[in-house]
Formats: sequence, C-alpha cells, structure tokens
Amino acid sequence: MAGVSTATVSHILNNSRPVLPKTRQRVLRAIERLNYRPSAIARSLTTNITRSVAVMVADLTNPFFAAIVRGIEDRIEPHGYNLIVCNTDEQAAREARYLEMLLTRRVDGLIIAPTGETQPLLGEFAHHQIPLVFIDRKPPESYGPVIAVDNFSIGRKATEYLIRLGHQRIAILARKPMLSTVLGRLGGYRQALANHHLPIDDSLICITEHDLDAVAVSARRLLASPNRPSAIIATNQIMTVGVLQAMQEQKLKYPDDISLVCFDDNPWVALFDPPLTAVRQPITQLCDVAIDTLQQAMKRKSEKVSPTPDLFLQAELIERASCKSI
Amino acid sequence: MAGVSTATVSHILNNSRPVLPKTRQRVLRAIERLNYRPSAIARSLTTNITRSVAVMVADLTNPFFAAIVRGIEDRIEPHGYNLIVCNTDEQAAREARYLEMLLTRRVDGLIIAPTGETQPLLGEFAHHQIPLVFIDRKPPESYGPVIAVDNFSIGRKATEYLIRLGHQRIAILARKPMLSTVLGRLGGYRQALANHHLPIDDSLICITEHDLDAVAVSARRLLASPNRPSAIIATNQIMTVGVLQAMQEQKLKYPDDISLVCFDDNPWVALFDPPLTAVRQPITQLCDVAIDTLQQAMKRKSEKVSPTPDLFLQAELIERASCKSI
DNA sequence: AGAATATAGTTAAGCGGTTACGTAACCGCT
DNA sequence: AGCGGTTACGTAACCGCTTAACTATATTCT
Repeated sequence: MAGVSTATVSHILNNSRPVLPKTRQRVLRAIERLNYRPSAIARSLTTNITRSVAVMVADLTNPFFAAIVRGIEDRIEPHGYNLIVCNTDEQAAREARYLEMLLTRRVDGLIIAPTGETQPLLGEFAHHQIPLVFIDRKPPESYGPVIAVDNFSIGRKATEYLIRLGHQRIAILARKPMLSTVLGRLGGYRQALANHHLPIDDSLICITEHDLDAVAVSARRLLASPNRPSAIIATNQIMTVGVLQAMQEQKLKYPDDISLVCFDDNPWVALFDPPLTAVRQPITQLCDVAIDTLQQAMKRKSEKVSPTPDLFLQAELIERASCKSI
Repeated sequence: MAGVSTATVSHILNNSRPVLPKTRQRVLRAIERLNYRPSAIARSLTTNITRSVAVMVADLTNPFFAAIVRGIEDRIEPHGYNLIVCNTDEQAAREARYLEMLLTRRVDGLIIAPTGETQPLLGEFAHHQIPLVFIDRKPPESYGPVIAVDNFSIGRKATEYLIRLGHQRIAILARKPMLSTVLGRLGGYRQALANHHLPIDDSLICITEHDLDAVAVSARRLLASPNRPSAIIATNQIMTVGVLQAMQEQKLKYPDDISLVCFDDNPWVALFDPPLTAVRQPITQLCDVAIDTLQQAMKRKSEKVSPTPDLFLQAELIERASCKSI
C-alpha cells in the first residue's frame, strides 16, 4: 500500500536504518489506514527475544506474594515487558509443569519463589542462558542469585524483643514444609534463646500444615496446654490468622493472656484492638533488587557472567501493643 | 538424529497422524537425548494460537483482584494456557498500553476489569475475533459479555439490613471515579432508603479518592460531624480500613458508637473484636463463569457467534457483630 | 497378475517478521 | 566519460514449526 518492501517497513518500525521522511510518512499512513500491528510472535521467532518474563510464586492470594508480583509488574511494564504469573500452590509438580512451559515459551527471564523441592528443570534455564533469580526463598540447589529477607536476624530480633519483655516460654508457629524462610526464622529463634540461656522446649516449636484449619488446631492446642506459653510468634499471615481465631474461640485476649508477634505487616494488623506488633518485610526493595538483578542478567546474557551474589535484606519489627512486659 | 523428517516429529508431538511405534520410539529417544523442546513461538506463528490469555485488573494488591487472578489462573493452567497479568493501577493510559501490547502479542483471550474510561482499542479485540470478557466492572461501551456482581441488590440488601435494625442516618463511603460497581451499590442504597421513606441526605453519601489517606480524611469528617450517622457502609476494603483507622484515632467503637457494614469478607474481618458484618462477593463463581464464557468463545471463535449474555451474581451479607439494633 | 487401496513417511510452502547483502540512482571528482 | 562514495531501498534467506500434497511401499481385491 505504501509501495515499499517489508524491509523498509521493518526499518521504520525499529529505527534501524535511515529512511526518507516522505517514505516514512507514506508507510506510517498506510500502517494507520490498514490498522496494521506487527506480530510480536513473528518478531520473537527471528530475534529470539520475547519481551516477557515470568514470576512464579506459591499463592497470589497471600498478600506477601501479591505485593511481590505487583512490585515486579510495576517495574517491568514501563520497559515493554509483560509478565506471566505462575501460581504453584506449593506443589512441586505444578512448578515443574510451569518451568517446562516457560522454557517452551522462551521467556526472557524468571523470578521465582521456589517450592523447595529439587527441580532439575531449573538447570535448563542456566543452560539456555535464561536469567533466573530466586526471590524470598532459597532453592535446594543453587541455580542463580537469591534475593531474600534475612530471616535468621528477624527471627532472632523478634524473639529477643519478647525476651527483653521478660518472656521465658515463647512459642513459635511455623509452616510445613521447611522452607528456607522458616528455617531461618526458627534458627534465629533458637539462637536468641540460646544467647539468653533459655531452654529450647520442642513443644513450643509448633510446625503445622499450611492451611487455616490445621493451624487453628495447633494454635488451640498451644493455648489450651497446661503451661501455656506467655508469648507466640506467628511466622506468617496464615499462622497469625490461625492464632487469632483460636484466641477468639477461647476468649483469650492479647496482650494480657498472651503476647503476640506476627509476621507480615498488612494494613489491618495495625487496626486490631490493640494493634499488633508485626514484622514488616522489605517487599519493595526485594522487588527492586530482583528486577535489577534480572535486568542486568538479561543485558549481558551471553557475555562474561560474573555471577551475582545472593542478597539478604533486613526486615523490621514494628512494635505496637500486642506484647506485654512481664 | 532419528532419521526422520520434521513432519514426522511434528505429528508425533501432536498426535496428528499415526506413526509406527518403532519410529515413534526412535524420535522420542532423540528428543530425549537432544534435550529438544519445541518452540511455542514458532508453533504460534503457524497455528495462530498462542495458548495464552491475559487478565487485566486495577490492583493485584487488592485481595479481591488477587483472588480473581488466582481463580482464573487455577482454571486455566490445567488446559496448558498461561496467564499474562496486567495491572492498570486504575490508569486509562496504562490500560491502553496494555491493550496494545496484548494485541501485538496475539493473546487468545482477555478477561478485564476495565478502568471505566472508554477504550477504542477494545474494539480491536472484537474485530480480530479475540474473545473478551469483562469481569466485575461494566465498560462504558459494550464490547463483550460482562460477568459481575449484582451490586444494586447487595447495596440495597446491606442498607435494608441496617434499616431493619432501626438505623435512619446511614452513611455510605464509596470511591471515585464512579465505576459501575460503585454506581450499583449507591443505587441500591438509594432505593432501600426510598422504599422505606427515609430521606436521602447527600452529606451521608461520601465519595472519596481511592487512597487510604483520602478515605481516612473523609471518614474522620463523617465521624466528627455534629449529627454523626448511626451506621456506615464501607463499599470496599480501602474504605473499610479508612473507617477503622478513623475510628481508632477518635476512640470510637463499633457497634456501640456506630454500626459498620463492610464490603469484602477477607479472613481478618471475622477476627476483629467484635467481628465485622461483611458483604461476601462470589469470587469463585465469578471466575468460573468468566472462564467458561471465555473458553466457549475461544472454542467457537469464527463460528457463528451467539453473543453471550451478561450475568450478574448475587453477593451475600454475612451478619456478624458490628451492627447494633437501635 | 495388475489395479485399487492403505499405510508410513517426505517435501516444501507458508506463518510474519528481521537483516545481510545487493542494487539503483545520484553526486562530485579527475 | 569513468570512477568511487553515498544514500535509499529492495531481495531473499532464515527463524522453527504445521500441514497439504505427494511418494513409496505393502496389502487387498477382482
């Protein structure tokens, strides 16, 4: 329609070669009138870049992951990338299916909070030079940089906070299976107790399935036990909700009956009466760094790869009114 | 490596033609050893189907939308589709950029909660026969079926509930801009008042920007006014949080100082003390129907298109303890 | 036996772009 | 006139699949 070859059109669209202004005009007018829109598919086939990255998390419904995905989306959209989200629901099989899919889709990069099962397919990403960064959780085998929270430190900090308030019997509620996050937090907890020469009572380390009912059962048992702990650390939102539910049922109130530190500082935790002391994770920074790392990696691709180091960011303990000094 | 043509490989991979078992074995072994993985890109280029659908929402961080995206993902992954998520952040410009992108990407379908601005690009989807379904919100111009909540009914139901408890001065807090959801809820509110011959006091209809600070300001004003309403309906989670925050500051307690009905029955609203009466939206059904509709549309594509009708699902009022009978 | 039919696989075009290479037109210079 | 150098654009191969059309071989039928 503009009387030029496809090559010229291509060069106009990509600014890859000088073109006479009037030719350019003709082509642009034709594009307009034909309502032409180049096919990203065809382009990807020849250039080998898809301008799409994937993010894989366990559960979008978890505000923590929702924030992560949102954060990544925010930083990636301006660059013309789009985001494929994968929800593993904590199932290794689903994770594997997705990895396979992403490989055949030839995504340009992947940010993943792994389930924790070993996934040989992750090796394929490295093999095909597809940038890969782990977020929040460490994989069992290292296939790329991990950007996560320093869970050990924050676990210790939360525990020490309670110790300083005079607590001696501090329970900690954590999920199964043992993710790197959980291990870190538990490690910090143990360390804090050890540092203060407090005994580590296994009955206070409460590992439960990661669904609300199971958590509530565990929490009820903890609260109903003859020598109930004086404080509980709930290591994520489900744990927190489970504990609160159990407390509601048993008509127990914090901070008087028991002190409570919860993880994940969602807007509503400050609105509780009294407001909850909570651990705030640096989600924004997590995303920033993850994206930076990914983009660096996407830029240099085949160039010499100086492996990016892992990074652990500090979380913050927001002291409110759910813990009592005893 | 298997000594066959690419055609045979293709037919094996797609089961599109009988192949001798031993040939198949040879090919599969070769695939295995070469670590071969077909390129979805190339396949899409010829077949013209991408096996990817997009979902566009305002904010992933909003648990309502997070649940929608999750629900869609859940139902689509088993079919080998993957999900591109687009976060408009309520900005029409960003919505437009994304629509453009999705068109060039040749997605197979789109589920969208539109910002409410008119988007001529939506017409392109119809024009290219790309199935399009609207979820939760009605677009200004109709380009496809909308699957949403019957906001009018639930708005009326919530209001009537309060009226039955004896409330006369009922405030309603809603966001700007005027989405179809908001209009519906406000409409139901007005209708309920009219039905019961109660005056409609514009100072009780509180329209505010959709960010926490603005909401809190509005809520404070509402609560501090000389003749304070006896009940408030908060038409979404931000509104709810804003009201609760204002109440916390002013040391007001529901249900004694004021009754409260909130929208979106997130797990924590039942844990408040006392637990909040809330509107629960049928998110799961919304997703089910939206996906069904989309898949129907993707199946028949160019066939004769009997336009799917819009569908409005009923929400539910979960009565708990945040409203007092007066 | 020879034709008709099945069966198993190959050939090559085409999907819609990108890009290395080629070419035509023009300019200025000797 | 003939030559080299620019400038502006076209040609055609190629990316990795799918698939219609074709071929070659084996089987069945009259």
